[in-house]
Amino acid sequence: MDITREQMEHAAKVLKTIAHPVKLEILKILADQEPLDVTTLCGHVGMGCQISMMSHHLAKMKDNGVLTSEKRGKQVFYSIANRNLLNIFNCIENCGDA
Amino acid sequence: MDITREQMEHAAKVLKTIAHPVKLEILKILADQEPLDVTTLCGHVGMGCQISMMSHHLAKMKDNGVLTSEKRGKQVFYSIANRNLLNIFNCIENCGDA
DNA sequence: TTAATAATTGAACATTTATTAAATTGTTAA
DNA sequence: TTAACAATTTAATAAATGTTCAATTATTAA
Repeated sequence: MDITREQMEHAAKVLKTIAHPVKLEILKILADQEPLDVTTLCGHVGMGCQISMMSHHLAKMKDNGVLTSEKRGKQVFYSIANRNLLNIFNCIENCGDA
Repeated sequence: MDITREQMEHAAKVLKTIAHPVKLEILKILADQEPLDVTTLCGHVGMGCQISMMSHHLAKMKDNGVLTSEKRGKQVFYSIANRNLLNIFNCIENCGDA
């Protein structure tokens, strides 16, 4: 029940990292189909996704420990670092009109 | 299981609103003791809380539907609008090293 | 080696955010 | 009414964010 200051800072960092519609969509897509390369991921996201933008989003999520990546050939495949994070979606659904 | 684009936008907005160490701390404090006035809340938050800053944080959280407020005399008491949002703390604890 | 593909990087820019201080509003008590 | 207190508002500034484009790196195929 008790959460330390460090946990608070860390939680804020993680939440900040994913608090963006496209980033949440990336998480949702990877939740179903993992790992996925950048171009495919971009195709799964709503219209108008630019590879460069996707790469920036992915880089930030990786830097902040939300995603991991693995290079195979010329592609880079991204996965969710800790799938416990996906509980956030249950929370979001339950919070509905919060 | 399926989440619409609107839910995604809304979730991002809520997460963005609370993705800040002080704002998370406000939520945690209100979770235990609710409602609370601005000055008292400020005193419960780690050293160096300024009333003005607290008021800014509270206003934003209220604007985005996370908190509600009620005026009594010269004080304004804040509460959590939808306590389901507190599930986020379970999520945070479980995500631990995410 | 050269060309093509996949992805990252960096620069530029606009937008949003956090913080602080000073001024202001509203309420109660003297 | 005036003084004191609680809280909000405004303005100023610094810092972080999101987006796009152009340039670059790395890998594979011709």
